[in-house]
Amino acid sequence: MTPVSARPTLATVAARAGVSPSTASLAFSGSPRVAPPTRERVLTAAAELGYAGPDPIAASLRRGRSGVIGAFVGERLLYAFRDPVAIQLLDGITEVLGAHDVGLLLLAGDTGRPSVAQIARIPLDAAIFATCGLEDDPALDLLLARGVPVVAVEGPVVDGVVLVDVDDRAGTADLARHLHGLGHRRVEIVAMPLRLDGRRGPVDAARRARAHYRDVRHRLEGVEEVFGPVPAFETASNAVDEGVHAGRVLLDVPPARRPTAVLAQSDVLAAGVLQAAAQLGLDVPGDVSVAGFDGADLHWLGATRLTTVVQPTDEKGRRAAQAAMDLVDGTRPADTVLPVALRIGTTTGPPAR
Amino acid sequence: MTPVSARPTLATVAARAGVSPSTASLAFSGSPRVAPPTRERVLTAAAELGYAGPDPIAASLRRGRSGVIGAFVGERLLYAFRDPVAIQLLDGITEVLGAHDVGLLLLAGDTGRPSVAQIARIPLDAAIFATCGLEDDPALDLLLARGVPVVAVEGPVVDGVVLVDVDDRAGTADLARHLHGLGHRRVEIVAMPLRLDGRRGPVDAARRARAHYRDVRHRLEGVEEVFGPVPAFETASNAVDEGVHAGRVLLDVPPARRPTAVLAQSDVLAAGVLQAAAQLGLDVPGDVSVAGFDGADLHWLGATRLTTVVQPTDEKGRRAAQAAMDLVDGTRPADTVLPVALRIGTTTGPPAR
DNA sequence: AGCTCCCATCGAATCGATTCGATACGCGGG
DNA sequence: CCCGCGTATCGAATCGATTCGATGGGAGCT
Repeated sequence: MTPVSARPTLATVAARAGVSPSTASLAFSGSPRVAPPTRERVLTAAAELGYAGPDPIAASLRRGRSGVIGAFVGERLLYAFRDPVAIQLLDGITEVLGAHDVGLLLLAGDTGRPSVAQIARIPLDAAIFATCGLEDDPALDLLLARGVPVVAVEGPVVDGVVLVDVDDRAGTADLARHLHGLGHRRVEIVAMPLRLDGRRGPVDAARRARAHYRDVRHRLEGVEEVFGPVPAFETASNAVDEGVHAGRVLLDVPPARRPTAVLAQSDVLAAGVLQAAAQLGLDVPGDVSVAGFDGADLHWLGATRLTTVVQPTDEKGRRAAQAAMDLVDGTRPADTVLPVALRIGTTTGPPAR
Repeated sequence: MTPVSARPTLATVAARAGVSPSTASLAFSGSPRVAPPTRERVLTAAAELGYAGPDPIAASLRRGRSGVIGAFVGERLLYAFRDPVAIQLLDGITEVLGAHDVGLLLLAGDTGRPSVAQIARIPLDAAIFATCGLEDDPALDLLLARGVPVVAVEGPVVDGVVLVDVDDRAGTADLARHLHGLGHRRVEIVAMPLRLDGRRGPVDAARRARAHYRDVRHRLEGVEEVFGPVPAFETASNAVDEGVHAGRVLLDVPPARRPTAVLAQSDVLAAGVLQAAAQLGLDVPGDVSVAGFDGADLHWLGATRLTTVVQPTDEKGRRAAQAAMDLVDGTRPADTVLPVALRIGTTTGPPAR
């Protein structure tokens, strides 16, 4: 009669243990309101029936939360995770979420399929925009319409979204001052993508006006705070080979037109520029100084210590996750701006001549 | 009277549109059984009320599935994602899941906190063991007890778990034959961790008997198929610096005792061995041949073309995801073994003398 | 011995949507 | 003119657990 395949429910277990479903529920949740012998009886009955605990879906419905928090990363995973900063950020996020037994769901901006359909179908308690700050993202609209709390790391800046930010502008300005102090006057920037349309090349005013990403904008502004207008070369993605490409474009020119310092907007791009310099037989920092941003752990740089602006990436992740947890709990944390610190390495020095 | 904050439900919308909740549900699911004008009326009412669509949690309960599939990666994210193969695998997985509007939840074997508590709380339709094949993982037991379908990539091999495998052994044997054919007789192996206990050093029989990972075992066996017993040096994690360390241990010895070829069990480790060789002033493949496994995209290798065994990592991910989807749909796909291909690069050649 | 208080357990409502079988209505054919 | 059939909509059961307020019984105190 009773089909073997039918998975037992809490009610089944309760019946076998001779208690009401409510008591069985209390027993499983470890409430002190249930007497130890009773709990024992329930647990035994469960074991006998092969019941592994309350169904998470049903519990989610009743509790009103699913225990899942979504993290949006731009592009597809394959590219997003080439970026060590993205990984470290996610690591910081999981650290906090894991401590709350909350899971992290990855939402990749898979160009092919908008993740909007996923959001409509997947139960999310909150969402973190980890590496993609688009104010006009349709996914963002949907989340807000649904009343799903949203945390944004470095943007988008929208009403009702908690912002976890880093002082990109001040950090880059510090770095720029360092280079200015060394005597550099002809510097150029290797910029991360202003939008994800695969474009690369010099950044003009029109392009800049259509920039998507706050951090990129702020890192441009920080340099200009010190040097005034500075030529910037945009890369198609934040990857080493893009840095190499940009580096060759900027450095493979007659020495008179060559910048004495290149500020890359990320350590990954800086690593590429270093490679380009090496390929062109240029000495760093003798012929050209190179600086990055992030303070990432680039094991493949070897002994070279890159001059960079260190941002607390893992702390950023932890803050974002904590903010998300707070929002789920109904409190609204304040926006945060984390400080950064200039770290001078061996890749910057006084300009030649 | 009506609190503004109360989010409208399907019933509210239905009432406003003058239809029953069932019809409203049909309208949202896009069923052809509802007349277009009616659907229109429902959608309008929803828009007016700020209703963004059916609650995913409630829908999950009724449907019996949550639209979330969990992927287990060993260690914590920060280390797991240093491995380009893991990332590519995950990318393949998301490609398929995304096409089905299913989300990928990351479960990291955060040593501190077992993910068991997460599994108990998070609604999962299926789970994929992506990079950690432990037969005795308590998480695995819990999933099976819950009746959650499980797919294992390269293990664990357990009843009721669908296996997506790669022919590690045959691939490594091919590679070994290549080296044997070149004349190598004194080869050594740089092995990936046999278990995740941070140990590194020579592998002895006792250690080997306690090996956790099938792929590691198979890659050892493939070499032995050709060369017989071969010394192996175990690394603490699959990372470049571990490869460097192992490389120095194996290569920084008197030439007479130095292996003429080093087989690393992954491209990442091989990259480390190449670095070690360079540091020691050894020519590759003049003084020592180096080979890897994976066919990974290691941008930081530069022009060096590593001899390796190419495995279809993205296809492995897609297969695993497809298997998971099939299981969710109630069909049980067969186990798979994917083929690999030897790719000869510039890092192997005949031994000196 | 009687009264009170407290602790363990229970009942019942609720979370919000989905889905199947039933119903009502309108139209065409005999 | 009536019957039958098809289509659009509706009712009600169901998914499985949680939780709050209520109840009953036993222990402690006077």
